[in-house]
Amino acid sequence: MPRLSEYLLPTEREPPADAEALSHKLLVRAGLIRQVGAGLWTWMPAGWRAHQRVVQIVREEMDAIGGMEMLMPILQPAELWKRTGRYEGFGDELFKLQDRKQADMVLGPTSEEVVTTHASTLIRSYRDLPKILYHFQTKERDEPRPRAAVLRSREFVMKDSYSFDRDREGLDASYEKHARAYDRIFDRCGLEWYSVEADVGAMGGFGAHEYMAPCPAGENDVVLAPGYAANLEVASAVAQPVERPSAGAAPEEVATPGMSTIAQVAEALELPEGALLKAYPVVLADGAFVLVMLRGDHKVNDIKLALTLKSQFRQANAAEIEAQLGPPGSIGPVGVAVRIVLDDAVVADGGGYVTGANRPDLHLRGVVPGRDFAFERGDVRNVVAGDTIGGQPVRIEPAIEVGNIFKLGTRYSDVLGATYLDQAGASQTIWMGCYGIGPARIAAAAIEQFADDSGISWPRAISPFDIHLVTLGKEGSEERALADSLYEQLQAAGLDTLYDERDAGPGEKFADAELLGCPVRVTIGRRTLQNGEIEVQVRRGQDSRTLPLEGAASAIADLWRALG
RNA sequence: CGGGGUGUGGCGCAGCUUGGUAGCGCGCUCGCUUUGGGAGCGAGAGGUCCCGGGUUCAAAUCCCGGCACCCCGACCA
Repeated sequence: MPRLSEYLLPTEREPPADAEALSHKLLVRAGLIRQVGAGLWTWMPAGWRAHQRVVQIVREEMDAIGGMEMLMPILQPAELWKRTGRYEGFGDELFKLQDRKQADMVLGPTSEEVVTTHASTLIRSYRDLPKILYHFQTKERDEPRPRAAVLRSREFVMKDSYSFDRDREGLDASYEKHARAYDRIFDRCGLEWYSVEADVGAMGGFGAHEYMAPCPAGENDVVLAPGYAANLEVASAVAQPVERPSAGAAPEEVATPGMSTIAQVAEALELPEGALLKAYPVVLADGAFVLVMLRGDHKVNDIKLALTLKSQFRQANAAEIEAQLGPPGSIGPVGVAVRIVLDDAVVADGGGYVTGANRPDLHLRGVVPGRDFAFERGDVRNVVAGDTIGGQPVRIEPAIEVGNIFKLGTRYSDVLGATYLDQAGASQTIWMGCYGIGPARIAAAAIEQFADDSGISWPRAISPFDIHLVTLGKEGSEERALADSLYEQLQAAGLDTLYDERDAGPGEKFADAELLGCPVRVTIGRRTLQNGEIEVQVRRGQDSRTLPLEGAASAIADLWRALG
């Protein structure tokens, strides 16, 4: 629709000096976003068109499962958050402020409190259930570290929906509806994606999935194996065994002067790091001390450890370690009277391990779990590449979380009094689910996944424009007149067309077109016009072909539709 | 919150070590030429050198204190 000479598309030849992520560089270079402050971005006209195309797809699919779009406020009374415990529980990410009467307010990072409050007064009977309510609303989160432009910002638009059901079975059904709607949304947006099992986290809950778009800038690590996909936070796999020296009759001391890291000890003893056991001392919520032991080449997974311990915990400090085990520096499990959790990847047979000796500059060699110390089992480590699932090696790749679905249960309805009367006239608690999608992340993920050296290559469905029409003719020339005419015809054919009729050279126009990344570029210039033809380039792959000028608009429309 | 880095016209940067009238490329304006891959020539406009204080005859430059932004990590419905 717009003529580029009249439009605001501030493209840049060079990316911002401090940009790291590809989508960050290209969003700025292509004139789609501009920065206002840390984690604060303005969507420029063309960028907002792409964003809103994603929004419209989400809207259509939410409506298709019976969702009802509404709008709840960003500014929310702190009172609601105090009632759910999240005024403190949400942490520093929650923007807090006061109104002119000094009443505490928050800027909503999400809307469970508000929507559940409505449900508590508006839903009274089992006849009122189920319901799915949603909105697109700006979310405010004071992120500790915003990064990569719109991938993690402090203010962003989110589609959040909430389901209300009579019981657990109803929730399961609403959850399934969302899962199917999400499948369609991400397919329609043209993303590469998959859904993974997710941590139910601090919110509690009865199940959760995350929708992941794999790309290098992704902040999540996803563990993949045939038939398996899970967030690293919750993934489990079988570790590869490591070669270990055989154990003697009892652990023997080895001098390790000045060595405090796994790497130092492993190198000095000429053993793989996996032949060592590292200690991770923690203190539980009730004050109990637990020593977690795992292979030296593995890392503790705090989420899985909390599940194993069935308690929140924190790392023990030096004083606590000293009180339980003696001087820190060489912590080990032998001869100490503390609860020990041993990671599943540590096997009892097949040789001895090296552990700390609880004395400075000393380790123990030939330590055998069970024989030399008592333990409980637990799967408390991060999966690593090379582990196997069902005999197949796993792959770990970064991905952007573009959506999630979450079975809340009754956590919010309980505290906010969202109940209904069942058929027997008895009061029941409403079962809830919540479901999020970030349109900006979808747009950024699409850029990450499909960009090439020339710039962005939008999936057809979410491109700012369908067609990028370039005329190389000056005002008054034949090619300019034909381009003007084709511009009208393309719009009449229902194609959103950006018309570059600027007084600029061909190189600049082509470079901008490829940077912006609309799926089809149409060029009208003297060279092909001599044969009565125009040039058409499909952005993805940059294949060019010519089409007869006669009937060009409908041929272009056919081509565009065929891109799928 | 720990570590590292950067603030100089719209964008990218030099100048700072060794204080002395603020520069380069791109972009922008005007004129002429040019028009299938970021064009040429000529003439211009545009800067509280992040902020505050200090030292000095003199500070973009040295000193002190702030602020902002970025990257890595921690953190993260």
